[in-house]
Amino acid sequence: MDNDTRHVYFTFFNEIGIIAQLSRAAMEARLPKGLTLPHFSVINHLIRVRDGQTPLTLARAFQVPKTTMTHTLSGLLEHGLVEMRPNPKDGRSKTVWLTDAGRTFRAAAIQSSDPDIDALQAAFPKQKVEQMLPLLAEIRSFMDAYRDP
Amino acid sequence: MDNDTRHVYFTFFNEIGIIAQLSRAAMEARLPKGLTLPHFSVINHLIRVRDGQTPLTLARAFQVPKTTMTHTLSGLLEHGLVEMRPNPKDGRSKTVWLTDAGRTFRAAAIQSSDPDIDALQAAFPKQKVEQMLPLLAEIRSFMDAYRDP
DNA sequence: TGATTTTAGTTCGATTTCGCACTATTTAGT
DNA sequence: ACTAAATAGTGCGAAATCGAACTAAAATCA
Repeated sequence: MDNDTRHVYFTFFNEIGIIAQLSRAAMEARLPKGLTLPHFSVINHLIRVRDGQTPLTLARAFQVPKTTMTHTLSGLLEHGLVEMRPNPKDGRSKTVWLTDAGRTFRAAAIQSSDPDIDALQAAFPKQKVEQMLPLLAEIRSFMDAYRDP
Repeated sequence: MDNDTRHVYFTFFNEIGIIAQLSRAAMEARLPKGLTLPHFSVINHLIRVRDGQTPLTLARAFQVPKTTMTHTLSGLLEHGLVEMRPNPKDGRSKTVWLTDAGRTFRAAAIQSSDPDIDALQAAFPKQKVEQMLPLLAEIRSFMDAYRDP
């Protein structure tokens, strides 16, 4: 493989990694003490996608190991942002449900990020960012399918 | 702020975060035991940008805390991939220099990723990815400047 | 139907990440 | 020139992340 090709893809992932680092730091600076981006992301996911998901589907959605998700969920439990119930479809499994505190937390977190989103939008208008989304989603989906089982 | 706007930017960062997670896992699966993406990234940076940088500039480049970079560098030292020398311009500081082993490691790591890059390129041709780079670099640069000191 | 294989979530321990605090050095202000 | 403030890198401890191993339940196979 030629070095120019490698450079393009390595640069892409390098930028992605740094933006991920920066956005995580920015988001976490706005969250209440003890709550991190993974906490927010799970709550947001339960609202946007579907409440009552299993730990495994959540771990898969975020591409983290099961144990990482177990840890994240236990943090959410401690803060009373979710509750866990048995999974009626699978005796080994549980389902994760939002509490009112969870919904309130998410609304506050999003609102607290408004200044950051405002600043970002001033420099990168919504349409510009939005036009990247399909390709990013495709890349993410491709890599998700590509990874080892 | 309207929810549609929020959704665009939150979705963008969500995709970024997951792609970062996936690419990190893929890369680390190819690296020798004990070496992680941050190790590779520092070596790659020293080659692509400039050898002999200070821990602080490296931490800034990757948007990680100084202590994280200290830890990463100590791993590189242990593996003999870099060496540290005093910084002639600043008595508090050091400079990080590649060893031959470091250069060899980087070349091997890049080559070992070729199958992954091949697969990715088949689905997302180089030009398509390359056209995203300027905007990603701008977003990264903007967020870098925007963050608290 | 029973045996075998696979799997969901957790425990455990190791590693990585990160904030706080520190020392020695540098920079900025008077 | 001297003092005060800021800073580079590190030690320390806590939290987050992650792989290995495990148990109980589900899925698959004969």
